[in-house]
Formats: sequence, structure tokens, C-alpha cells
Amino acid sequence: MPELPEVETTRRGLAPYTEQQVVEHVTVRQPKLRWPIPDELPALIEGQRIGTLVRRAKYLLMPVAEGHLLWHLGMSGSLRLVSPETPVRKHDHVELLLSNGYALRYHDPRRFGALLWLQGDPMADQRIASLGPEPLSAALTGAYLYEQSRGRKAAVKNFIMDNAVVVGVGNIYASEALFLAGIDPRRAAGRISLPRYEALTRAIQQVLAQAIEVGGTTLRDFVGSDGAAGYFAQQLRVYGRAGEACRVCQTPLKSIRLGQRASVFCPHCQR
DNA sequence: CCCGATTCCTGTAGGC
DNA sequence: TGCCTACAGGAATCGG
Repeated sequence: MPELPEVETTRRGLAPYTEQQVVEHVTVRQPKLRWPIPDELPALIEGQRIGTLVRRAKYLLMPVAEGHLLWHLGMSGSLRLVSPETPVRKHDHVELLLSNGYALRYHDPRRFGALLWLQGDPMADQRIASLGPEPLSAALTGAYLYEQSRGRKAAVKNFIMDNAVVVGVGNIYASEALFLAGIDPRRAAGRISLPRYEALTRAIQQVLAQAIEVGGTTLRDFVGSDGAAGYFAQQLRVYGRAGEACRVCQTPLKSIRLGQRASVFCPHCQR
């Protein structure tokens, strides 16, 4: 389940091997991803040079010629660099043959990911333009979240997972950050104080920065690596631990559903 | 505008 | 051992 740290780790791993390379050939084996891969995409990028990779939210932007490839890893997608002779696996949907001899392969069993073409300025695309601030930028502050949340009745967990509010906070990191900040995930977003949003901001930044660090050490080598998810290595405090003891107070962690997804929290530490 | 429900997909885990 | 079902979830879209 690639969240922001995994996408950032992917960007860092791929950049040295893809930037300034020419896309010699494109193979699309399965165009039916979250959105269909445009038929004209191979013709648009073959023979073109790849520029500097940029991550925005959980999107990976790859500038090529007069536009950008927009990758999204969904929840089971991965990008890896292999020798073109490496046998193609089930669910290897797209392959870019690069001028340095590497093949960039997109693998995605659940096909929740996407590969789109953005002509011209990527910021003109609605799905990019409508995104909230990056969580690790100075734009995310307690005051910002406090202001954005006034009058909103949705649960705070759903609020911080809203990409129009702040990007890159998926179920895992939302759960972990709310635990660190001591906030009950069910609380109405509009009824949480400024100091608590300041604590929540610090918690979001802490869990994401830590995960990038871990990913950076375990996923550094994308060449020939299988891209095993690095964040599993980190100590999760609540996510996936329903019924187990809270690491702080030993109270059994509770699991509820918020916005159609599992939310685990400590009923004693989070209020 | 806001918010909750639904949808896409397949591998895995748990029950029997 | 094998069949069946529930669950995992990012983000667009729709309905109230």
C-alpha cells in the first residue's frame, strides 16, 4: 500500500536511472488500470527524453517532451528497474525501455493505480490543481488545519485524509498520527482546538518523515529490488493492531469503521 | 459546499 | 484440501 513515503522513496530510487534517459520503446500489456492508459501514450513519449522526477501528493510526475507522465501506484502498484531480459511477471502492465538499457516496469495486481498523460502544464490538470498542501512543507500548520476545519462536522480522521485539505495522509498514517496526538479519530473536525491541531500537525510530520527515512534505507536500491514495502518495518502503534494492547497504557485497542474503512485507536489515550 | 456511500480490482486470510 | 466470503484501500463520482 504505497502511501506518500513509498512514492517519495520510489522517486528517489528511480531518479538516478531515469532522468535524462530517452524512452526507446513503450509496451502496454494491460491498459485497464484505475483509468485507462491513453492509446496514444506510447507514440507521445517514444524517442523523448525524461526530465526531473517530481512527486506531488502520491502522484509521480515524469516530464517527457511537451507534457508529463502521471503515475499513481494505487494500493498495490510498484515501479522497478530491471534488465529487459528479466521474465515478465503476472501483473507487469507497462514497460518503458530506456536508452541506458534498463527497463522500467509497472507492476500492479489490484490495478488501482494509473498512468496518464498530461499535456502542457501539469498544474492545469484539475486533479493536481485541487490538491491541498504537502504535509512536510511549511504550508501545513496547526493554524491552517484549524481554519480549514471550522464548521466541519466530519470525523477528524476523514478530514485529514481529504486530499483537498492535506495530501499524502492515508489510512495508516492518519491512524498513527491521531494516536501520537492523543485525538479520538471520531471527533468532529470543527470542534478540535488550535493547540490540538498543532500537536496533530507535528504528529503527521513525524510519522511521515520517519517512514521516508525507513523507506530510504530499505528501498534505496530499486535496481533489481522487488520493491518490498519499507513501512512495514516501522513500529506501527495502532494500525493493524485491533484488540492488541496499547503500547502506552495496555488498554486493548478498539477498531471501528469511519468512512468505510477500519480505524484502530486507543480508547484511553485518544480523547 | 459538505459528507457519506459506492465503485474499481485481486491476493490473502479465515471459517467450515 | 478446497471452497467460499470478507477484507484491504485511494480517490473519483454520485446522491442527499
